[in-house]
Amino acid sequence: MQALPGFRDFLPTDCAARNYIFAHWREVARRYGFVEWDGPVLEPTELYRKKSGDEIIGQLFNFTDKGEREVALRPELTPTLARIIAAHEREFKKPLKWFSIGSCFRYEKQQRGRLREHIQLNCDVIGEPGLAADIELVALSIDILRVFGFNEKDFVVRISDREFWIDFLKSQNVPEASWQEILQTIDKSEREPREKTIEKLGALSDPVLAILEKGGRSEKLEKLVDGLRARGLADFVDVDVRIVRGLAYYTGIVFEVFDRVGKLRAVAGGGRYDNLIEQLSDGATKLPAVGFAMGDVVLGELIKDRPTASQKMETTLRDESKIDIYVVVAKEERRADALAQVQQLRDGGYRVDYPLVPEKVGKQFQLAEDLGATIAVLYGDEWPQVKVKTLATREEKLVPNSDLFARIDSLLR
RNA sequence: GUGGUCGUAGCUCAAUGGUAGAGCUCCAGAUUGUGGUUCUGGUUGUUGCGGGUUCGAGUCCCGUCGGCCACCCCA
Repeated sequence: MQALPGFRDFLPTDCAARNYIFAHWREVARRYGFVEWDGPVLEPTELYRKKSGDEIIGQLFNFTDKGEREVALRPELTPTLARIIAAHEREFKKPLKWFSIGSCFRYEKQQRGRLREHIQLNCDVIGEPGLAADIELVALSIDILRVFGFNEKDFVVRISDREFWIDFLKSQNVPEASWQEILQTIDKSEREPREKTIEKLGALSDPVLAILEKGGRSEKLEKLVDGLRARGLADFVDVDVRIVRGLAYYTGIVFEVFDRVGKLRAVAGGGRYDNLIEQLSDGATKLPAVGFAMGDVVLGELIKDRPTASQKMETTLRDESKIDIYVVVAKEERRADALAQVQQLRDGGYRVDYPLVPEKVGKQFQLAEDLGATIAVLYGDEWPQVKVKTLATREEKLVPNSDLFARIDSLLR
């Protein structure tokens, strides 16, 4: 028996790596004043139908439950957030700065960097229509990557604006019904042959391709970059109107984060969705919002790919897995005395381990070494004195067991 | 979902159609209370699974499951 395709087992090493990512996500989100929320993994399929676009529906991990309800494992966190906000918005002062870390699912053939279950960080600012919120979120996404040890040579945030394209489509008198399709064609233009894009765009192909080649000009996007420049983060971003993003609910600024080499999938992506909360509340609540999501899988691959980031992670994980003290039971008749002090040391907050069954002293020291213990405390013939040994220097000192805490404290402080 | 490719010990990989192996890991030892090295010994396989061809299949053929890559799509 093994895990289902696209689902992962997390052995202790994997779990440590995952928690390393979570810890950094939380730390930076809190630096920015965001608070954490959570929601159900399973939602009514209806929550995603018509809100996110057809593409996402086709890849939902959905089924009918025993109560004949149509349900879906959440493919992303934003609809759940919008649903919660629509129901509880009066309980909070605006703007809300919320983040969440949770598993998301999709039913499709897995590939590198894309599994059926992955974990996303989602950060959103709700209730603030101004560009300041967009800038804050882009800055947050940059700072999150920076704490992992990445710099402007490792990744880039490509920023665009759907309003720029909407204005363009209006100026070309394109009927609103076909906007979504044209936006998707622009989104795909990078990955598709030029001829196919031209064919799809028809009469619009000349002006659109001209914009794609020369780059679009937008006062809003320039202001956004100015805002990031004021924070010293301008080198991390490129204005790039080719970015549109697949989800239907985006209404303004959209952005995606890529590795500079361009080998991996997008590390993060997001944008403004000013109508989604209104849609999900049937018009009862209208709140502008902007947010982004970052997945653990691609991020993990990027960390492995960059020596600076991977070494930083390795060092952290090695230090965190270490124990402080290994208790060596050299004489079994001292085991009870040793365990009494193990308990006290653990109560004192130290990480302490010892052999559950009688072992040779040599083997116990080997275990102490393997577990990364800083010091070993030996219980044997010297009782009521114990030997306290600093493993790195091999220095040993005999102390009365009543002085153990003072000795440990001076060594580990 | 479509196509290509691969699947041998816990891991990394060997084995012209002729008895399934190595390294690492793991476990146990190297005179009775001291660790990173070294040495010795040991465990582990229905060769992913199921059929077929053959005197004989890890090897060839078909199917199936799983991994990877591309397409699709990308939250």
